[in-house]
Amino acid sequence: MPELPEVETVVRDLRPLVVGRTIRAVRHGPKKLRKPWQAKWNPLVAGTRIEGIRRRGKWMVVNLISGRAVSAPRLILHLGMTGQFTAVDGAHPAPDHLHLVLELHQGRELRFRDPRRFGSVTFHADEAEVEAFFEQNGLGPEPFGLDPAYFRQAVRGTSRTLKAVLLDQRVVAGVGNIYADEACSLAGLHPQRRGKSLTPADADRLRGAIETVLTKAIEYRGSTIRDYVGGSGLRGGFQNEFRVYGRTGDPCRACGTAIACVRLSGRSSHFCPSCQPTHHKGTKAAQRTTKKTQEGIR
DNA sequence: TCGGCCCTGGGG
DNA sequence: CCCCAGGGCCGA
Repeated sequence: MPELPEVETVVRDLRPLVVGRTIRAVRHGPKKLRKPWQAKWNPLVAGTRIEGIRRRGKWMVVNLISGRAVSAPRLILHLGMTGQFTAVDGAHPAPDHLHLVLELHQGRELRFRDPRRFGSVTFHADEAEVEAFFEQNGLGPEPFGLDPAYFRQAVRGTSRTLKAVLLDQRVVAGVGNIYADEACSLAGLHPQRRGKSLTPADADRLRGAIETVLTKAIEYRGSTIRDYVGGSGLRGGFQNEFRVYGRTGDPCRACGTAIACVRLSGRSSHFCPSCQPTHHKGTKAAQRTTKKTQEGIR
């Protein structure tokens, strides 16, 4: 569920609410998350102060500082499909599927809940371990300010579909199913196009589209399809701005053609059949191919 | 490089 | 009842 804009929104919401606060106690639920929280971490986290919180791809990192031990441990979180990380008044009744509670000041709590349990919260001794974690993960660069040459090579150097490339966190970190479709739509490229079929200009346009759609989605505080809420419990608003995602059968906002949906990389992939043709028509070679195909059909 | 799987809940 | 869902990982 939560992709880069949603995770960024959570981080921005939580920052003023929790940075500088001391974690008085830690409680955890009985159910195992994808990477299980370990009880031995409780005493390592209790008593520390939250020094900062940041996003990396779809991951969050919480910087802790432990006064007398002079250590700077970290929490790495992932929201999976249905994860929520919120700062609330502890007087609020505990919801279902609550997995970790960090007790702060004056009854305030940082809560991690996740019905489907695809998410995780893990403890790491220091910043070096965080870097090693992302390194081992093969996590790719952030999508903002991407090197154009890098992106052209990453896309045009593969026979995979654009959908598969955009979902690959090693290529670009943070894009998921919604924003992959939206970026392809904005760039006028069919998600089933093979990376190697793109011209350098196509790749540049796609790179720009990724930045544009993610930036706009952050401004709207992310997209709420179902479970997602920001760090203060508010829903997102970008779902009302979707060009193609979840709009199967609805008219394309640009040309009126019905939005279509196919399965790519195991995910529903939405596109406008008219604005996002399967193969390019720009080059002479492509025009010849198109003509031949049409003659063949006749 | 793909499909299956990990989970729970909601909708048709 | 079935199918679907914003993610990632693992093995054929």
